[in-house]
Amino acid sequence: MSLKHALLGILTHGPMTGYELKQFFDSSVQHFWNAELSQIYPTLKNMEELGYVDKHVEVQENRPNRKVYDITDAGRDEFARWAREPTPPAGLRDPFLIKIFFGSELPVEDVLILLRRQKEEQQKLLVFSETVLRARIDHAGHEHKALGDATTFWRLTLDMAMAHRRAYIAWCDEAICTLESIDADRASRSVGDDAVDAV
Amino acid sequence: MSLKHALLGILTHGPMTGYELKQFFDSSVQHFWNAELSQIYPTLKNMEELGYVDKHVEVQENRPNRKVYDITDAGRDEFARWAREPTPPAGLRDPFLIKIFFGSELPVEDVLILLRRQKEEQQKLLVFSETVLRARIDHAGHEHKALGDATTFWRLTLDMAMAHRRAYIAWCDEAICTLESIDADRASRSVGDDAVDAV
DNA sequence: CATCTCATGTAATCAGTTACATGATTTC
DNA sequence: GAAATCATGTAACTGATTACATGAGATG
Repeated sequence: MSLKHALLGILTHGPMTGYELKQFFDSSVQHFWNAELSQIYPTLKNMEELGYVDKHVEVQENRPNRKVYDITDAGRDEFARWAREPTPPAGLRDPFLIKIFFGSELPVEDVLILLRRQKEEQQKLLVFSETVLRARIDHAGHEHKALGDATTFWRLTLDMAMAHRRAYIAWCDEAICTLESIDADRASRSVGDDAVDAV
Repeated sequence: MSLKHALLGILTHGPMTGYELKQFFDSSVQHFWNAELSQIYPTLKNMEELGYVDKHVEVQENRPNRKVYDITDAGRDEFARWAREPTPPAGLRDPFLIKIFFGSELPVEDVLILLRRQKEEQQKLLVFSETVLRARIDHAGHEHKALGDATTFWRLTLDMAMAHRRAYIAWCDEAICTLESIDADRASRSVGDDAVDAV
């Protein structure tokens, strides 16, 4: 489970509650990972049982007590062990490619619609990365000078996310081109009807 | 569940058993999807209940009977509906990027090791795609001329997989460069000791 | 004699999403 | 008055992996 290790990684920056961890997720690793509170809470409980974190409760009125988690030495060890461990490349697992794979079952025009829409969505994500996410990292770098050297790595992960989106967009363009020329071929052939029986 | 629709897609080429579907997976969409038999069998059962496939049993001796599945009109409709439906871009969900994100918690040299290994793995996958998978598609195109137009789409998905691997490798190179220069900075600074307190 | 292919599955577990439940405080 | 923020969780379900179970026949 990578979530456990991602949480340990965040907790090396300082103690946090589950709620705050979720906020950190949403504002920093959003472009390549995500976790819901309903997954974070039980995971923290499990990590406590494993001795990776300590919990101390801040009593509050009118709302649930804050449970602040702090990483232990065992947690630090486990994080370091995991981080150094080789990582098999992640698979693509992209449902969109399944659709394209079976593209011959659909009218070419429908596949083109899929590709054009996908390209747009990817472009939106790219723009978001290039503006909002990039700004967020720059901002964090200025705010907390202590993190100055961490932001180098944050920037690297953002670069990968952007490279992926750019590659996807370029591929969509190529695919659209390929299919448009096939479509044009068909159209011209049916205009020339069965007069020309081209190769 | 995309598996259901992937299976429907394959079954448009003709009736098959669960075992054969698994083989098709392993030899064709392997680079962006995967499924175990233990997931395929229950899924086929479910698809039969939904009326997307028909089953007919070929009795065999000395081994389990073959259960051959054939797509129904309802199955074809469902596949077409799903295929035309918009597809939100798949997330990256890459555990390797979590490690890089927390790179400041490790010695730079260790992060470099991670990156170099990841690059190698990605290169292996790229070479495999460029040779074995590409050849497999070419071969299928020559064998069954009827599939000739399907292979265009198979090639497109392979192009995306290769584009992804290439982008990953290029990013690894950049990241290695960035970190090596940081490392060099540190080394030269500690050689010059506290004599120079560079910016 | 070992391993691979054919051919089916079940059970347990892990990882992740969605829905449900509570409820005060602050902001628009 | 509605919605967002703070703060916790549980339960149900979906999707996917790993382990277990069976067993003949072919290939090396």
